Amino acid sequence: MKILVAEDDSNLGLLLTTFLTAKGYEVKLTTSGTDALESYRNSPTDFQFILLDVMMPQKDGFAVAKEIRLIDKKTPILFLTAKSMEADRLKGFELGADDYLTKPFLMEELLARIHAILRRTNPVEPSAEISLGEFDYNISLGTLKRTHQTQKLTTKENALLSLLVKNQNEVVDRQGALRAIWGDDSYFNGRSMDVYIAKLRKILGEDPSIKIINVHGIGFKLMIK
Amino acid sequence: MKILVAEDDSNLGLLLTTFLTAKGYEVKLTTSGTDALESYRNSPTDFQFILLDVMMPQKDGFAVAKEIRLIDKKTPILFLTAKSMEADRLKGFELGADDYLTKPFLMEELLARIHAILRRTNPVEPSAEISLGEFDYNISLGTLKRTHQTQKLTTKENALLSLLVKNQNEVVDRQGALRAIWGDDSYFNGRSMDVYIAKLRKILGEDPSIKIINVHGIGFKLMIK
DNA sequence: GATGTTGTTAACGTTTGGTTAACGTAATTT
DNA sequence: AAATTACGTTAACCAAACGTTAACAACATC
Repeated sequence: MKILVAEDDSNLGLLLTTFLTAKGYEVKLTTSGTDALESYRNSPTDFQFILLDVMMPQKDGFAVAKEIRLIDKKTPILFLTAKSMEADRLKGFELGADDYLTKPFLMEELLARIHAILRRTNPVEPSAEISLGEFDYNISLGTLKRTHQTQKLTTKENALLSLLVKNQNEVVDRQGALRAIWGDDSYFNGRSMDVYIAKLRKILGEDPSIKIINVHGIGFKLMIK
Repeated sequence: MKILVAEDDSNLGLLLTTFLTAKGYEVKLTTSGTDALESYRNSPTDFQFILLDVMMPQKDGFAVAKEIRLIDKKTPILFLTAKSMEADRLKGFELGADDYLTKPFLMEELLARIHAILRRTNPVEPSAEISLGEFDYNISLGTLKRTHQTQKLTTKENALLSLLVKNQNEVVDRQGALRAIWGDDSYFNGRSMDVYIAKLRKILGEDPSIKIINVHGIGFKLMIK
Protein backbone atom coordinates (compact mmCIF):
# COMPACT_ATOMS: atom_id res chain seq x y z
CA MET A 1 0.00 0.00 0.00
CA LYS A 2 1.80 3.08 -1.25
CA ILE A 3 0.93 6.63 -0.30
CA LEU A 4 1.98 9.72 -2.22
CA VAL A 5 2.53 12.60 0.19
CA ALA A 6 2.94 16.21 -0.88
CA GLU A 7 3.94 18.49 2.00
CA ASP A 8 6.29 21.47 1.78
CA ASP A 9 6.83 21.78 5.54
CA SER A 10 9.79 19.44 5.95
CA ASN A 11 9.12 18.73 9.62
CA LEU A 12 5.58 17.65 8.99
CA GLY A 13 6.61 15.78 5.86
CA LEU A 14 9.15 13.80 7.85
CA LEU A 15 6.67 13.19 10.64
CA LEU A 16 4.06 11.96 8.21
CA THR A 17 6.53 9.69 6.48
CA THR A 18 7.83 8.22 9.71
CA PHE A 19 4.37 7.70 11.16
CA LEU A 20 2.81 6.16 8.08
CA THR A 21 5.83 3.95 7.43
CA ALA A 22 5.63 2.69 11.01
CA LYS A 23 1.99 1.85 10.36
CA GLY A 24 2.97 -0.39 7.49
CA TYR A 25 2.54 1.93 4.52
CA GLU A 26 5.12 2.69 1.90
CA VAL A 27 5.47 6.45 1.52
CA LYS A 28 6.71 8.60 -1.33
CA LEU A 29 7.34 12.07 0.08
CA THR A 30 7.39 15.10 -2.21
CA THR A 31 7.84 18.69 -1.09
CA SER A 32 5.99 20.53 -3.79
CA GLY A 33 2.90 20.18 -5.89
CA THR A 34 5.08 20.01 -8.99
CA ASP A 35 7.11 17.13 -7.64
CA ALA A 36 3.98 15.36 -6.45
CA LEU A 37 2.41 15.53 -9.87
CA GLU A 38 5.62 14.36 -11.48
CA SER A 39 5.88 11.41 -9.10
CA TYR A 40 2.31 10.51 -9.77
CA ARG A 41 2.77 10.73 -13.51
CA ASN A 42 5.90 8.60 -13.42
CA SER A 43 3.99 5.67 -12.02
CA PRO A 44 0.31 6.40 -11.68
CA THR A 45 -0.70 2.87 -10.81
CA ASP A 46 1.73 2.68 -7.90
CA PHE A 47 -0.19 4.80 -5.47
CA GLN A 48 -3.26 3.72 -3.60
CA PHE A 49 -3.65 6.90 -1.58
CA ILE A 50 -2.69 10.54 -2.02
CA LEU A 51 -2.15 13.07 0.77
CA LEU A 52 -1.99 16.64 -0.44
CA ASP A 53 -1.10 19.74 1.48
CA VAL A 54 -3.13 22.61 0.03
CA MET A 55 -0.75 25.48 0.60
CA MET A 56 2.29 24.77 -1.48
CA PRO A 57 4.27 27.15 -3.65
CA GLN A 58 3.89 27.06 -7.43
CA LYS A 59 1.35 24.32 -7.82
CA ASP A 60 -0.94 24.04 -4.79
CA GLY A 61 -2.75 20.92 -3.65
CA PHE A 62 -5.91 21.90 -5.47
CA ALA A 63 -4.11 22.22 -8.79
CA VAL A 64 -2.49 18.83 -8.27
CA ALA A 65 -5.78 17.19 -7.41
CA LYS A 66 -7.46 18.77 -10.38
CA GLU A 67 -4.81 17.41 -12.69
CA ILE A 68 -4.89 13.95 -11.14
CA ARG A 69 -8.65 13.74 -11.23
CA LEU A 70 -8.59 14.36 -14.97
CA ILE A 71 -7.00 10.98 -15.43
CA ASP A 72 -7.76 9.17 -12.21
CA LYS A 73 -11.16 9.34 -10.63
CA LYS A 74 -10.58 6.62 -8.12
CA THR A 75 -7.44 6.96 -6.05
CA PRO A 76 -8.40 8.48 -2.72
CA ILE A 77 -7.26 12.03 -2.04
CA LEU A 78 -7.11 13.61 1.39
CA PHE A 79 -6.25 17.30 1.74
CA LEU A 80 -4.30 18.76 4.64
CA THR A 81 -4.45 22.45 5.30
CA ALA A 82 -3.79 25.09 7.91
CA LYS A 83 -6.50 27.21 6.41
CA SER A 84 -9.91 26.61 7.77
CA MET A 85 -11.78 28.64 5.25
CA GLU A 86 -15.01 27.04 4.39
CA ALA A 87 -14.93 27.91 0.72
CA ASP A 88 -11.66 26.04 0.40
CA ARG A 89 -13.12 23.00 2.01
CA LEU A 90 -15.97 22.89 -0.40
CA LYS A 91 -13.60 23.43 -3.28
CA GLY A 92 -11.54 20.44 -2.16
CA PHE A 93 -14.56 18.19 -2.18
CA GLU A 94 -15.69 19.52 -5.54
CA LEU A 95 -12.34 18.56 -6.95
CA GLY A 96 -13.08 15.02 -5.91
CA ALA A 97 -11.35 14.81 -2.56
CA ASP A 98 -12.41 12.15 -0.14
CA ASP A 99 -11.59 14.08 2.99
CA TYR A 100 -10.19 17.31 4.24
CA LEU A 101 -8.27 17.58 7.48
CA THR A 102 -7.37 20.84 9.17
CA LYS A 103 -3.96 21.33 10.77
CA PRO A 104 -3.10 20.82 13.51
CA PHE A 105 -4.44 17.27 13.65
CA LEU A 106 -3.73 14.16 15.59
CA MET A 107 -1.75 11.60 13.64
CA GLU A 108 -4.08 8.94 14.92
CA GLU A 109 -7.03 10.77 13.48
CA LEU A 110 -5.33 11.00 10.13
CA LEU A 111 -4.76 7.25 10.24
CA ALA A 112 -8.38 6.62 11.23
CA ARG A 113 -9.58 8.72 8.33
CA ILE A 114 -7.24 6.95 5.92
CA HIS A 115 -8.61 3.63 7.16
CA ALA A 116 -12.21 4.81 6.83
CA ILE A 117 -11.62 5.90 3.25
CA LEU A 118 -9.79 2.72 2.31
CA ARG A 119 -12.49 0.66 3.98
CA ARG A 120 -15.09 2.06 1.66
CA THR A 121 -12.81 2.25 -1.36
CA ASN A 122 -11.75 -1.37 -1.28
CA PRO A 123 -14.71 -3.21 0.18
CA VAL A 124 -13.37 -6.52 -1.04
CA GLU A 125 -10.22 -6.18 1.04
CA PRO A 126 -11.35 -4.08 3.94
CA SER A 127 -8.35 -4.73 6.09
CA ALA A 128 -4.71 -4.49 5.29
CA GLU A 129 -2.94 -7.78 5.31
CA ILE A 130 0.38 -7.99 7.01
CA SER A 131 3.15 -9.91 5.41
CA LEU A 132 4.47 -12.46 7.90
CA GLY A 133 7.19 -14.53 6.30
CA GLU A 134 5.47 -16.66 3.70
CA PHE A 135 2.08 -15.90 5.24
CA ASP A 136 -0.35 -13.06 4.74
CA TYR A 137 -1.86 -12.34 8.11
CA ASN A 138 -5.18 -10.55 8.42
CA ILE A 139 -5.75 -9.44 12.00
CA SER A 140 -9.37 -8.41 11.55
CA LEU A 141 -10.39 -11.66 9.93
CA GLY A 142 -8.01 -13.76 11.99
CA THR A 143 -6.69 -15.55 8.92
CA LEU A 144 -3.29 -16.74 7.82
CA LYS A 145 -2.94 -17.20 4.10
CA ARG A 146 -0.17 -19.09 2.39
CA THR A 147 -0.03 -20.23 -1.26
CA HIS A 148 -3.40 -21.85 -1.71
CA GLN A 149 -4.35 -22.31 1.91
CA THR A 150 -6.10 -20.13 4.42
CA GLN A 151 -5.97 -21.03 8.09
CA LYS A 152 -8.51 -19.51 10.39
CA LEU A 153 -7.19 -18.64 13.84
CA THR A 154 -9.21 -18.90 17.02
CA THR A 155 -9.84 -15.82 19.07
CA LYS A 156 -7.02 -16.51 21.52
CA GLU A 157 -4.58 -17.52 18.80
CA ASN A 158 -5.31 -14.30 16.94
CA ALA A 159 -4.99 -12.10 19.99
CA LEU A 160 -1.63 -13.56 20.87
CA LEU A 161 -0.26 -13.53 17.35
CA SER A 162 -1.34 -9.95 16.71
CA LEU A 163 0.42 -8.88 19.90
CA LEU A 164 3.60 -10.64 18.81
CA VAL A 165 3.39 -9.24 15.28
CA LYS A 166 2.83 -5.69 16.50
CA ASN A 167 5.99 -6.04 18.54
CA GLN A 168 7.99 -7.95 16.02
CA ASN A 169 11.68 -8.32 16.98
CA GLU A 170 10.89 -7.02 20.43
CA VAL A 171 10.18 -8.93 23.59
CA VAL A 172 6.54 -8.99 24.64
CA ASP A 173 6.36 -9.11 28.41
CA ARG A 174 4.87 -12.35 29.65
CA GLN A 175 2.84 -10.89 32.52
CA GLY A 176 1.70 -7.98 30.37
CA ALA A 177 0.49 -10.27 27.63
CA LEU A 178 -1.38 -12.36 30.18
CA ARG A 179 -3.10 -9.36 31.65
CA ALA A 180 -3.93 -7.98 28.22
CA ILE A 181 -5.33 -11.19 26.74
CA TRP A 182 -6.33 -13.33 29.72
CA GLY A 183 -7.22 -10.60 32.19
CA ASP A 184 -4.75 -11.58 34.88
CA ASP A 185 -1.43 -13.27 35.12
CA SER A 186 -2.25 -16.27 37.29
CA TYR A 187 -0.41 -19.56 37.08
CA PHE A 188 -3.01 -21.38 35.03
CA ASN A 189 -3.45 -18.53 32.61
CA GLY A 190 0.30 -18.66 32.15
CA ARG A 191 0.11 -22.35 31.34
CA SER A 192 -2.71 -21.62 28.96
CA MET A 193 -0.63 -19.05 27.16
CA ASP A 194 2.19 -21.56 26.88
CA VAL A 195 -0.25 -23.90 25.17
CA TYR A 196 -1.14 -21.15 22.73
CA ILE A 197 2.46 -20.32 22.06
CA ALA A 198 2.91 -23.97 21.15
CA LYS A 199 -0.11 -23.81 18.86
CA LEU A 200 1.26 -20.75 17.07
CA ARG A 201 4.70 -22.41 16.75
CA LYS A 202 3.03 -25.36 15.15
CA ILE A 203 1.01 -23.26 12.71
CA LEU A 204 3.86 -20.93 11.75
CA GLY A 205 6.37 -23.76 11.66
CA GLU A 206 5.54 -24.31 8.02
CA ASP A 207 7.79 -21.36 7.34
CA PRO A 208 11.15 -22.05 9.03
CA SER A 209 12.15 -18.37 8.85
CA ILE A 210 9.59 -17.53 11.52
CA LYS A 211 10.55 -18.16 15.13
CA ILE A 212 8.85 -17.44 18.40
CA ILE A 213 11.68 -17.07 20.86
CA ASN A 214 11.36 -17.29 24.62
CA VAL A 215 13.39 -14.81 26.63
CA HIS A 216 13.61 -16.61 29.92
CA GLY A 217 11.76 -14.95 32.74
CA ILE A 218 10.76 -12.00 30.55
CA GLY A 219 8.56 -12.99 27.63
CA PHE A 220 8.36 -13.93 23.97
CA LYS A 221 9.72 -12.44 20.78
CA LEU A 222 8.60 -13.03 17.21
CA MET A 223 11.51 -13.06 14.79
CA ILE A 224 11.71 -13.46 11.06
CA LYS A 225 14.98 -14.05 9.27
CA MET B 1 -31.86 7.55 -1.38
CA LYS B 2 -32.98 7.46 2.21
CA ILE B 3 -31.08 8.93 5.12
CA LEU B 4 -31.70 8.03 8.75
CA VAL B 5 -31.08 11.06 10.95
CA ALA B 6 -30.80 10.93 14.74
CA GLU B 7 -30.69 14.37 16.34
CA ASP B 8 -32.25 15.33 19.68
CA ASP B 9 -31.99 19.09 19.08
CA SER B 10 -35.30 19.68 17.35
CA ASN B 11 -34.14 22.86 15.60
CA LEU B 12 -31.14 21.21 14.06
CA GLY B 13 -33.16 18.10 13.29
CA LEU B 14 -35.68 20.18 11.37
CA LEU B 15 -32.94 22.09 9.62
CA LEU B 16 -31.19 18.90 8.57
CA THR B 17 -34.41 17.36 7.35
CA THR B 18 -35.40 20.44 5.37
CA PHE B 19 -31.96 20.88 3.86
CA LEU B 20 -31.43 17.25 2.89
CA THR B 21 -34.97 16.90 1.57
CA ALA B 22 -34.41 19.97 -0.59
CA LYS B 23 -31.27 18.31 -1.89
CA GLY B 24 -33.29 15.35 -3.06
CA TYR B 25 -32.90 12.91 -0.20
CA GLU B 26 -35.65 11.20 1.66
CA VAL B 27 -35.12 11.72 5.39
CA LYS B 28 -36.31 9.75 8.37
CA LEU B 29 -35.80 11.98 11.39
CA THR B 30 -35.56 10.48 14.87
CA THR B 31 -34.95 12.39 18.07
CA SER B 32 -33.26 9.77 20.17
CA GLY B 33 -30.79 6.97 19.82
CA THR B 34 -33.45 4.50 20.85
CA ASP B 35 -35.84 5.67 18.14
CA ALA B 36 -33.06 5.70 15.57
CA LEU B 37 -32.18 2.11 16.32
CA GLU B 38 -35.83 1.11 16.21
CA SER B 39 -36.35 2.82 12.86
CA TYR B 40 -33.27 1.13 11.52
CA ARG B 41 -34.37 -2.26 12.73
CA ASN B 42 -37.86 -1.89 11.31
CA SER B 43 -36.54 -1.59 7.81
CA PRO B 44 -32.80 -2.17 7.72
CA THR B 45 -32.59 -2.38 3.96
CA ASP B 46 -34.28 1.01 3.52
CA PHE B 47 -31.45 3.34 4.54
CA GLN B 48 -28.40 4.18 2.47
CA PHE B 49 -26.89 6.68 4.86
CA ILE B 50 -27.01 7.27 8.61
CA LEU B 51 -26.40 10.59 10.35
CA LEU B 52 -25.92 10.26 14.10
CA ASP B 53 -25.68 12.94 16.70
CA VAL B 54 -23.33 11.70 19.40
CA MET B 55 -24.81 13.40 22.44
CA MET B 56 -28.26 12.01 22.91
CA PRO B 57 -29.98 10.92 26.12
CA GLN B 58 -30.33 7.22 26.90
CA LYS B 59 -28.65 5.69 23.91
CA ASP B 60 -25.95 7.95 22.43
CA GLY B 61 -24.78 7.92 18.84
CA PHE B 62 -21.86 5.68 19.66
CA ALA B 63 -24.09 3.03 21.16
CA VAL B 64 -26.37 3.19 18.13
CA ALA B 65 -23.46 2.87 15.73
CA LYS B 66 -22.05 -0.02 17.69
CA GLU B 67 -25.29 -1.93 17.50
CA ILE B 68 -25.81 -1.16 13.82
CA ARG B 69 -22.31 -2.20 12.91
CA LEU B 70 -22.93 -5.67 14.41
CA ILE B 71 -25.44 -6.36 11.68
CA ASP B 72 -24.49 -3.88 8.98
CA LYS B 73 -20.91 -3.20 8.11
CA LYS B 74 -21.51 -1.13 5.03
CA THR B 75 -24.11 1.57 5.36
CA PRO B 76 -22.18 4.83 5.79
CA ILE B 77 -22.33 6.46 9.21
CA LEU B 78 -21.45 10.11 9.79
CA PHE B 79 -21.31 11.42 13.37
CA LEU B 80 -22.30 14.95 14.35
CA THR B 81 -21.12 16.31 17.65
CA ALA B 82 -20.61 19.50 19.59
CA LYS B 83 -17.73 17.91 21.42
CA SER B 84 -14.42 18.11 19.68
CA MET B 85 -12.55 15.78 21.96
CA GLU B 86 -10.01 13.78 20.03
CA ALA B 87 -10.57 10.56 21.92
CA ASP B 88 -14.22 10.70 20.92
CA ARG B 89 -13.29 11.18 17.31
CA LEU B 90 -11.06 8.18 17.31
CA LYS B 91 -13.73 6.18 19.08
CA GLY B 92 -16.22 7.10 16.37
CA PHE B 93 -13.92 5.85 13.64
CA GLU B 94 -13.14 2.69 15.57
CA LEU B 95 -16.84 1.98 15.72
CA GLY B 96 -16.85 1.99 11.96
CA ALA B 97 -17.90 5.56 11.21
CA ASP B 98 -17.10 7.02 7.85
CA ASP B 99 -16.81 10.61 8.98
CA TYR B 100 -17.11 12.84 11.96
CA LEU B 101 -18.25 16.45 11.76
CA THR B 102 -18.01 18.94 14.57
CA LYS B 103 -20.84 21.38 15.28
CA PRO B 104 -21.27 24.07 14.23
CA PHE B 105 -20.80 23.12 10.59
CA LEU B 106 -21.85 24.46 7.28
CA MET B 107 -24.70 22.56 5.73
CA GLU B 108 -22.91 22.69 2.44
CA GLU B 109 -19.92 20.97 3.96
CA LEU B 110 -22.13 18.25 5.38
CA LEU B 111 -23.56 17.72 1.92
CA ALA B 112 -20.12 17.65 0.35
CA ARG B 113 -19.00 15.03 2.85
CA ILE B 114 -22.10 12.95 2.25
CA HIS B 115 -21.43 13.11 -1.49
CA ALA B 116 -17.76 12.20 -1.02
CA ILE B 117 -18.75 9.14 0.98
CA LEU B 118 -21.57 8.09 -1.35
CA ARG B 119 -19.27 8.51 -4.31
CA ARG B 120 -17.32 5.59 -2.91
CA THR B 121 -19.98 3.34 -1.50
CA ASN B 122 -22.31 2.59 -4.42
CA PRO B 123 -25.39 2.61 -2.27
CA VAL B 124 -27.80 -0.16 -2.99
CA GLU B 125 -31.35 1.05 -3.32
CA PRO B 126 -33.86 -1.52 -2.27
CA SER B 127 -34.73 -3.24 -5.49
CA ALA B 128 -37.55 -5.47 -6.48
CA GLU B 129 -35.43 -8.56 -6.84
CA ILE B 130 -31.95 -9.53 -5.78
CA SER B 131 -30.04 -12.24 -7.49
CA LEU B 132 -29.04 -14.84 -4.92
CA GLY B 133 -27.19 -17.66 -6.61
CA GLU B 134 -29.78 -19.44 -8.74
CA PHE B 135 -32.60 -17.71 -6.86
CA ASP B 136 -34.27 -14.37 -7.36
CA TYR B 137 -35.03 -13.02 -3.92
CA ASN B 138 -37.70 -10.39 -3.39
CA ILE B 139 -37.34 -8.91 0.09
CA SER B 140 -40.59 -6.94 0.00
CA LEU B 141 -42.66 -9.93 -1.03
CA GLY B 142 -40.61 -12.45 0.87
CA THR B 143 -40.32 -14.74 -2.12
CA LEU B 144 -37.56 -16.90 -3.52
CA LYS B 145 -37.90 -17.71 -7.20
CA ARG B 146 -35.97 -20.39 -9.01
CA THR B 147 -36.68 -21.76 -12.52
CA HIS B 148 -40.40 -22.37 -12.41
CA GLN B 149 -40.86 -22.36 -8.66
CA THR B 150 -41.62 -19.62 -6.16
CA GLN B 151 -41.18 -20.24 -2.47
CA LYS B 152 -42.86 -17.93 -0.04
CA LEU B 153 -40.84 -17.20 3.09
CA THR B 154 -42.35 -16.66 6.50
CA THR B 155 -41.79 -13.38 8.31
CA LYS B 156 -38.92 -14.66 10.41
CA GLU B 157 -37.31 -16.50 7.52
CA ASN B 158 -37.43 -13.33 5.45
CA ALA B 159 -36.07 -11.09 8.19
CA LEU B 160 -33.13 -13.37 8.77
CA LEU B 161 -32.37 -13.97 5.11
CA SER B 162 -32.55 -10.28 4.23
CA LEU B 163 -30.07 -9.54 6.99
CA LEU B 164 -27.68 -12.20 5.73
CA VAL B 165 -28.06 -11.06 2.11
CA LYS B 166 -27.48 -7.42 3.04
CA ASN B 167 -24.21 -8.49 4.62
CA GLN B 168 -23.18 -11.06 2.09
CA ASN B 169 -19.62 -12.28 2.71
CA GLU B 170 -19.56 -10.49 6.05
CA VAL B 171 -20.22 -11.95 9.45
CA VAL B 172 -23.53 -10.91 10.97
CA ASP B 173 -23.16 -10.77 14.75
CA ARG B 174 -25.28 -13.40 16.46
CA GLN B 175 -26.38 -11.26 19.42
CA GLY B 176 -26.97 -8.25 17.18
CA ALA B 177 -29.19 -10.26 14.85
CA LEU B 178 -31.13 -11.63 17.80
CA ARG B 179 -31.73 -8.18 19.21
CA ALA B 180 -32.70 -6.83 15.81
CA ILE B 181 -35.13 -9.60 14.80
CA TRP B 182 -36.23 -11.19 18.07
CA GLY B 183 -35.94 -8.18 20.35
CA ASP B 184 -33.48 -9.65 22.80
CA ASP B 185 -30.70 -12.15 22.77
CA SER B 186 -31.93 -14.66 25.31
CA TYR B 187 -31.08 -18.36 25.21
CA PHE B 188 -34.32 -19.55 23.67
CA ASN B 189 -34.39 -16.82 21.05
CA GLY B 190 -30.92 -18.03 20.15
CA ARG B 191 -32.20 -21.56 19.76
CA SER B 192 -35.05 -20.26 17.70
CA MET B 193 -32.67 -18.48 15.38
CA ASP B 194 -30.68 -21.69 15.03
CA VAL B 195 -33.88 -23.39 13.89
CA TYR B 196 -34.39 -20.66 11.32
CA ILE B 197 -30.83 -20.90 10.12
CA ALA B 198 -31.51 -24.59 9.56
CA LYS B 199 -34.68 -23.77 7.66
CA LEU B 200 -32.85 -21.33 5.40
CA ARG B 201 -30.07 -23.86 4.83
CA LYS B 202 -32.66 -26.37 3.76
CA ILE B 203 -34.40 -23.97 1.39
CA LEU B 204 -31.21 -22.59 -0.13
CA GLY B 205 -29.55 -25.98 -0.26
CA GLU B 206 -31.06 -26.52 -3.69
CA ASP B 207 -28.24 -24.33 -4.96
CA PRO B 208 -24.97 -25.82 -3.66
CA SER B 209 -23.06 -22.58 -4.33
CA ILE B 210 -24.89 -20.88 -1.47
CA LYS B 211 -23.57 -21.50 2.03
CA ILE B 212 -24.51 -20.12 5.41
CA ILE B 213 -21.33 -20.39 7.44
CA ASN B 214 -21.12 -20.25 11.22
CA VAL B 215 -18.23 -18.29 12.69
CA HIS B 216 -18.02 -19.85 16.10
CA GLY B 217 -18.95 -17.58 18.93
CA ILE B 218 -19.44 -14.64 16.57
CA GLY B 219 -22.22 -15.17 14.07
CA PHE B 220 -23.23 -16.25 10.59
CA LYS B 221 -22.02 -15.40 7.11
CA LEU B 222 -23.79 -15.94 3.80
CA MET B 223 -21.39 -16.91 1.05
CA ILE B 224 -21.87 -17.59 -2.62
CA LYS B 225 -19.15 -19.13 -4.72
C1' DG C 1 -64.65 -27.15 15.13
C1' DA C 2 -61.21 -28.67 11.88
C1' DT C 3 -57.29 -27.56 9.47
C1' DG C 4 -53.28 -25.07 8.21
C1' DT C 5 -49.48 -21.94 9.24
C1' DT C 6 -45.99 -20.03 11.94
C1' DG C 7 -43.11 -19.52 15.75
C1' DT C 8 -41.35 -21.51 20.03
C1' DT C 9 -39.33 -24.98 22.70
C1' DA C 10 -37.64 -29.72 23.59
C1' DA C 11 -34.56 -33.26 22.81
C1' DC C 12 -30.56 -35.27 21.34
C1' DG C 13 -26.62 -34.75 19.28
C1' DT C 14 -21.91 -32.79 17.20
C1' DT C 15 -18.39 -29.30 17.03
C1' DT C 16 -15.45 -25.95 18.88
C1' DG C 17 -12.28 -23.61 21.65
C1' DG C 18 -10.42 -22.76 26.05
C1' DT C 19 -8.69 -24.71 30.31
C1' DT C 20 -6.14 -27.84 32.92
C1' DA C 21 -3.37 -32.05 33.66
C1' DA C 22 0.61 -34.56 33.01
C1' DC C 23 5.12 -35.30 31.87
C1' DG C 24 8.97 -33.41 30.38
C1' DT C 25 13.19 -30.05 29.23
C1' DA C 26 15.68 -25.75 29.98
C1' DA C 27 17.35 -22.12 32.79
C1' DT C 28 18.32 -20.13 37.13
C1' DT C 29 19.11 -20.27 42.00
C1' DT C 30 20.86 -22.33 46.11
C1' DA D 1 25.44 -30.73 41.88
C1' DA D 2 20.87 -30.44 43.50
C1' DA D 3 16.81 -27.87 43.94
C1' DT D 4 13.69 -24.73 42.15
C1' DT D 5 11.41 -22.10 38.71
C1' DA D 6 10.11 -21.28 34.01
C1' DC D 7 8.58 -22.98 29.96
C1' DG D 8 7.45 -26.83 26.04
C1' DT D 9 4.36 -30.11 24.43
C1' DT D 10 0.48 -33.18 24.02
C1' DA D 11 -3.84 -34.63 25.29
C1' DA D 12 -7.88 -35.01 28.34
C1' DC D 13 -11.69 -32.59 29.96
C1' DC D 14 -15.47 -29.51 29.91
C1' DA D 15 -18.85 -26.14 28.80
C1' DA D 16 -20.54 -23.30 25.36
C1' DA D 17 -22.05 -22.97 20.87
C1' DC D 18 -24.47 -24.68 17.36
C1' DG D 19 -27.13 -28.35 14.10
C1' DT D 20 -31.15 -30.80 13.34
C1' DT D 21 -35.68 -32.73 13.83
C1' DA D 22 -39.94 -32.87 15.86
C1' DA D 23 -43.40 -31.75 19.36
C1' DC D 24 -46.15 -28.24 21.04
C1' DA D 25 -48.52 -23.72 21.32
C1' DA D 26 -50.65 -19.85 19.34
C1' DC D 27 -53.05 -17.89 15.83
C1' DA D 28 -55.56 -17.47 11.36
C1' DT D 29 -58.72 -19.22 8.07
C1' DC D 30 -62.47 -21.87 6.34
